Amino acid sequence: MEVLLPASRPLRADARRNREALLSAARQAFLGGDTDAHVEDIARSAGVAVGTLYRHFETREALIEEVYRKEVDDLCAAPGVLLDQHTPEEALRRFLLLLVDHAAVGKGMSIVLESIMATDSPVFDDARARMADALSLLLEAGSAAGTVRDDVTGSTLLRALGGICGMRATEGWLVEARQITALLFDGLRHGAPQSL
Amino acid sequence: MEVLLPASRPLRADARRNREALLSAARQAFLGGDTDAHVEDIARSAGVAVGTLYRHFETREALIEEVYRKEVDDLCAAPGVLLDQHTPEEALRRFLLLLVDHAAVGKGMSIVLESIMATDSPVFDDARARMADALSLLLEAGSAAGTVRDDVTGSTLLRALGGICGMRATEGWLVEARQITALLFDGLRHGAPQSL
DNA sequence: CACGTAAACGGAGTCGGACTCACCTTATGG
DNA sequence: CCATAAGGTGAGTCCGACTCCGTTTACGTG
Repeated sequence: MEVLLPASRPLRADARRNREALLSAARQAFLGGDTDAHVEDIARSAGVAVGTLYRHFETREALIEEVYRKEVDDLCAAPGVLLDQHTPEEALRRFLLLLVDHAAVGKGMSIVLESIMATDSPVFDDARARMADALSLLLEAGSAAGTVRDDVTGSTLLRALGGICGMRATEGWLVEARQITALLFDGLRHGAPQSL
Repeated sequence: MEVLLPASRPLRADARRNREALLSAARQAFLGGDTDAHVEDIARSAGVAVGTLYRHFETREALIEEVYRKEVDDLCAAPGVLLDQHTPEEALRRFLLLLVDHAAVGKGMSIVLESIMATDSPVFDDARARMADALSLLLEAGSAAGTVRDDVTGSTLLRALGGICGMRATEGWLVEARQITALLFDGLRHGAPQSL
């Protein structure tokens, strides 16, 4: 663990190129499902040596985190868009399903979403907070419109969604995932019998 | 990875004693939250050497699995008892909460429950299947009584519960966990608005 | 109660994989 | 075109899971 490149002063051309290459190689490996790809292999397939990898990323974990940040960004931008186009209730429903579809894209993606949602790993603190905010936005819009319960927080719902992403690779998992999502959605709607 | 002790012929007295000691030491470590306790340490605190540990357990993972099997057994026995004492709907509600409380007992326990519920690790295939069966029992009783949806399987619900156990150690997590559980329960009850 | 022997034990050693560091290479601004 | 700081390299370190074989011990038998 060594002093990293300072974020100040723009990167030298070759450094930026290598950084891209590393991220792209890692992306390919992780999204492809090889979640315990070796750093040596990632470095080699990016055409650099491990030392270079460690010049750009504190640890193997940090590299993984970086790879997935963009995916999470996309996801977090969705609620705003959905709320513009639909009722809060429908926006919520669509966002939950969007999450499921995202998890379907690649084994790696679902593992990460799971990590974000279902663990306390400090690596994902940031992503977790942003996802919780995204969900809060939807829940608040819904409860303001009176169609969604107002006693559930974004972070609560986030946790509840965690299990969904662990389902990858099970026979017919997409069907199950959508079902769980619907289950949660129904529990969230105003008018459900409340046991709380 | 070496040929293990054959299960035939009862263990020699000292071997059985050491096996118990190892399980007990591992239990203490894992349930106490140190989920990446080193095999060396576990062996030492059991008063044996690593070689002995590996004579009894194929891998570190196998040892962990063994430690938690008993916990899972207890949990899986609960639905039968609950169904004797309560309506199916109430039995289901209580079982879900029991799961939460179990996760509350120790950090290690919740990590394992999470592993069982939210991953595909073959290590937990058996435990996962038994948990799913336990949940199916409850769901079927409920749908037979007409108070619970009949379109949700035990394994679906199991997945949905996975996220709950990832919440350990968050401020006020028990409250959140109970809330998610209630959310799911409400979605499961017959009479909820169904979006499926 | 020896004593033979199969069972069990110990722990130094191997192996694999993440991470480091001392030295070499090269982009870049003056 | 040169100086120099930024960047790259990869053999080597470290650490932890797992193995191997020489030693010790439980226990059935004469």
